[in-house]
Amino acid sequence: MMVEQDGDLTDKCAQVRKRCSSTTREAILDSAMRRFARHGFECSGVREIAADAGVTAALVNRYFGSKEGLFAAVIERAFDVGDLLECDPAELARRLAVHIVRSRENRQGDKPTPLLLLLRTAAEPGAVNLLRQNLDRNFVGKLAARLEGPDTQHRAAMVAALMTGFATLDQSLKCSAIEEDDRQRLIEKMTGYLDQWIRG
Amino acid sequence: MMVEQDGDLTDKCAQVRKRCSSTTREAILDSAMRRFARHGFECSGVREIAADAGVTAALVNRYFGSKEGLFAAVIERAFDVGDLLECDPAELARRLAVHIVRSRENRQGDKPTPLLLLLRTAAEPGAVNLLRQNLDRNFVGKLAARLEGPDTQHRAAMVAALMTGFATLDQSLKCSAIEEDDRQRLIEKMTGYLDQWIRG
DNA sequence: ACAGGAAGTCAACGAGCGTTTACTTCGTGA
DNA sequence: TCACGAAGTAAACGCTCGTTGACTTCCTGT
Repeated sequence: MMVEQDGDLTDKCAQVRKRCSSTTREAILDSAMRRFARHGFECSGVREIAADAGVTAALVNRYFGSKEGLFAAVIERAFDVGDLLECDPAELARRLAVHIVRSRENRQGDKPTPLLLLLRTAAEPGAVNLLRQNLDRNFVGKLAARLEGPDTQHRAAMVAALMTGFATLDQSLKCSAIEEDDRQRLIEKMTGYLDQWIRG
Repeated sequence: MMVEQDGDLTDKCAQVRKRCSSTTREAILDSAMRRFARHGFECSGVREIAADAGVTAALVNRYFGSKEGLFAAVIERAFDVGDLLECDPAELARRLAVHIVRSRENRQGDKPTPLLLLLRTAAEPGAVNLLRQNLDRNFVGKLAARLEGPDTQHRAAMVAALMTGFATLDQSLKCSAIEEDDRQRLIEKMTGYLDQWIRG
């Protein structure tokens, strides 16, 4: 019941890839990222993840100990926002808006699914604790540190809330009112919304 | 692994409840609502749901055909926002803010879990289509109809996005920056945020 | 009071899951 | 070159899940 047909997510290099643990590890992390972001933790089977990476399920457990261990590794990598927040505060809102809106374009692309998609797993008992810690530490905390004025923690949390909610409605629920907008218009609007909290 | 201990959700009336299909149906819907909202669709077992309602799993399928049928019935009931939106537009923002913030208080209470918690299931393949339709029809659509000015659909969607994101961070991820605020302060802030979109 | 039908139970099924063990295949340093 | 350890596979285990069909229990209209 309710099967969702995926495209061919199989790593094209898998057929010719040499035996190399680090490369394979990365391939597994990539396909796990895509699966978890698309279907959540519970709905992603290790067999599917492994198949996407061109290996078998047994190898996933060999490298990551368990499915939960794999998820932890994915989260750790995904919440590394890199230099996303490192810019002029005046540019921050636009940068975040581009980041969250642009992700719509990657829906069928082969690029790794963006950070916010991982919030799809926010309901799942095994995932929520890992997510919470990483969100606090790697996003809200870092963003708050770059804000000025009062209530930086709270404002940063609200930025995360808006981004989360937007991503949910846009990418998961595919809310029609959002879907009808074009990309540039969405970026403009989101920039304005986010800026209100960033400025304070 | 990762078992989450629930309180005793069992319907206390179950032991003495007379045999009555409609009453039992409602009891099943109630416990299903709580389970789905807390753990999502895939992580909620029909055996647990049935046990909470004081019956067996077989009866759930008897009444609702399947687990998916049960979910559809829950969604249908949950997205009936009733008269939530029917008020002076100037009061709308506060009303929605109270609705979404107040739900924190019910976390361990015995009241039915509020509407927005259902968005926890937004990642699950079998749930997302049902959710999308009901969200568009019963919330965004109705809210947009009550707004004035341009872009009513889009602004209504943004209200839903903020509420969704806030609910996710607050009730699912339990983001610390939000959790530290007290209830009244949160309501004030959310009212302001929501009002910006409602006014246009 | 009692038959009949509705309400509810019980036990088992088949499928899918994560995981493990024993095995095979490959890359590479001496 | 070739043996040895790393990389990867195959198959099965135990468990849980949703679902089903035959069964029992209770309420109710006559």
